[in-house]
Amino acid sequence: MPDKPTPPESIEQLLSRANELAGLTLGDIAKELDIQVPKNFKREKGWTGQLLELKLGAKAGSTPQQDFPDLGVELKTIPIDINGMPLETTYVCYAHLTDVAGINWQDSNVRNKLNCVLWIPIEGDRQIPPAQRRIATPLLWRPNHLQLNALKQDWEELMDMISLGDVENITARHGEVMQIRPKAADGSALTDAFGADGSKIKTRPRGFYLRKSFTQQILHDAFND
DNA sequence: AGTTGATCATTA
DNA sequence: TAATGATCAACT
Repeated sequence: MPDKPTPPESIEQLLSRANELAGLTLGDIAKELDIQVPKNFKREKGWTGQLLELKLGAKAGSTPQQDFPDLGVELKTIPIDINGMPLETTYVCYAHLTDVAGINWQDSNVRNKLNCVLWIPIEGDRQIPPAQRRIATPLLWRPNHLQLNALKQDWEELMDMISLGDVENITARHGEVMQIRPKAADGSALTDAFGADGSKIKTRPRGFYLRKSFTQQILHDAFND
């Protein structure tokens, strides 16, 4: 039987475990845990993240909390190309569209999630079968003041639009480093939001995503200082 | 229905 | 070809 990973007791232990994964393939990890690797991610899009959560001992399940609440650390896998550039934007959290009055940046889900992130870059070119994709060197990141300010600005702009009833006018083009995009099982999912005249309307659920240029900067800073 | 894990695939 | 908008699965 495969090992049953326990939650890491410290950030050092978490980092140590993560660093041991560098160079391994997703197939290696899956084999250890006795898990089947999908041939592609057309269906199991979150498979990689869940595999690493299990391997590193993150709390299972999907709650709005950090992956390692005791350590205050969030785990994120990020697909990169051969040059180490992000291939996809990074989902941060769900965007609440009602009851937004009184929420400030410091107490926001975005600020909480991004306070401390363990990034695990993984080869993500679609031509590489999932089982053969290699894990690169993980990095622990805390946003610096510039990054924090950029995130805060975008968050405030987008939250303003939501509170002013402009949800329907938000597109992925808004936001310098962070955008809002649909986040649902399909187009039929609807949730409450405020309309332009202050009335309640139904709209597609949305989520916050980090732009590739932003995550690219994070990876670059970590390995080129 | 909401929120997590994300990547897919059509469009511009 | 890159980015936006859409979608898939598991779990609460």
